[in-house]
Amino acid sequence: MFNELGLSPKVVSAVEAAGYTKPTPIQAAAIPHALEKKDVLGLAQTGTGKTASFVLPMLSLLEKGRARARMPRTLILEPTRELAAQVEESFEKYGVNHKLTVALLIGGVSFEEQNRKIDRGADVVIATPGRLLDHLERGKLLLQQVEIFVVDEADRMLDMGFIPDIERICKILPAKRQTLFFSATMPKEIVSLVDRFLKDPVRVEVSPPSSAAETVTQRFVRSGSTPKEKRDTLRRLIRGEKELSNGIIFCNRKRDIGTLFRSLERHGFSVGALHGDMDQRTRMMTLDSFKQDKITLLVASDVAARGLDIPKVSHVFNYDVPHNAEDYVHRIGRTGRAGRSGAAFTISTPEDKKLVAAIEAMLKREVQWLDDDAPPAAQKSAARSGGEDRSRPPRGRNRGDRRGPAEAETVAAQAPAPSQPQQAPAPAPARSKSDEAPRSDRGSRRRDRREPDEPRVAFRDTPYVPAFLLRPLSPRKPATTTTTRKSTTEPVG
DNA sequence: AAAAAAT
Repeated sequence: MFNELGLSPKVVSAVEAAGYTKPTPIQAAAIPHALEKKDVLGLAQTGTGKTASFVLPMLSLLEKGRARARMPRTLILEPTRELAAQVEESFEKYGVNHKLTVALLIGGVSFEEQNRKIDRGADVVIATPGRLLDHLERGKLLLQQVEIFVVDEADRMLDMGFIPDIERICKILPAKRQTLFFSATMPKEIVSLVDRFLKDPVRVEVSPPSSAAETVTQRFVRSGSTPKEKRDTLRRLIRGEKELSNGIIFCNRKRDIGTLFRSLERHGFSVGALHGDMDQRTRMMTLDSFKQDKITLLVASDVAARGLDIPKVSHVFNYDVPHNAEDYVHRIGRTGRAGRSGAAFTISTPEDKKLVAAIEAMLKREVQWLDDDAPPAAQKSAARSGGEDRSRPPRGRNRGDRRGPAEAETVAAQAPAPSQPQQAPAPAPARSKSDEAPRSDRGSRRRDRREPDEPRVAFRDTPYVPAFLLRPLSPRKPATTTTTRKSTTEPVG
């Protein structure tokens, strides 16, 4: 029980109010040590309750003392803006009984609000490295009063090249501090960081990273190489999955995301798009819609591969085989969370042979191909439709059978528009330049469009799309040709 | 063959 971990009554009551009774293994293991002000090295992935394992003890410890202007008492580093925002939400949820100032310092949004919070005296600063350093360089933020320093998703920070930034930040922080350090894996660069910046850490390990995959049914799916063939394969897979409640579709390239997003939208799917070149507000809105089940599918880059805490993803579709075998594990780790079963499909073209081999090498076993084994629903439908799905009824009509019984009541409870209960609207498509369809695809788009009777219009005017989302963000720019903004410092050769 | 993060 949470009240046995040594957390303060305020924290315990907030946790209970949030509906939690039993700590997860990482929480049970890490919280008592964190409360004793020990350094903690936590080996765990998201979905294990990792965030609460540092947020709850931090709230307890912060009850003593007060923040001074520009001198935060705690600092949390996150690799992506979404993760940082998620941690802020966690402080809001568990900190309802506290009067704490929490500042979220991430890029892509204005400095004003951030500066105000810092000046007021932030108890908690949650930041991505770039924006944090920006504040530091402007002299707006002083770190000498930091009592607790949290590094989350350290291995991902490594992948993203943030290690030098973390080292810089560590050197500014007071030596007398508590460090809570989380990483799903321990490559040697991370071990070195831990050795240098943690003091006698208590090592808390929940589950080896590979075990995340065990509740997930993984299938590889052969497909032709052209985008059209891949999109056909994907639609067939999605339509064949009767138990699909929601799913993430991963693309390797940002520029493919917009194309695929629009294609799915045209085919009547409830879909959103998420990648790092989209403006921050749209990113947040889209993620929110997905979490709240307002959209069923999310076409995303690897920005969504790790860490995002979306508790209920039933399916992962890899539209592309990921470049790194490790990314594969992270992507499929978005489903099958918290003991739930999940399904992951990876669309693979003949050109992807080497990447598949790399994944097999890492998994230490062969992957299973959809057409080689006992048929999940998708295979049957693939066989039936002979690779073309034109004859199928338009989606959005056959709703009743799409979800398993477990989800049925949730759906009913939140269905706002009787005519289209599950077909919630997609948020406004991202308007960033990378979302423009490549010219080569324009032709095939037109052909896709030929599907005769799509229900799209029906959910265009459903009531719960905030009106501002449908307005353009800024005056229309002339057709973007981005090749002109090349830097003058480009080296020769 | 990529993505992410400061402007």
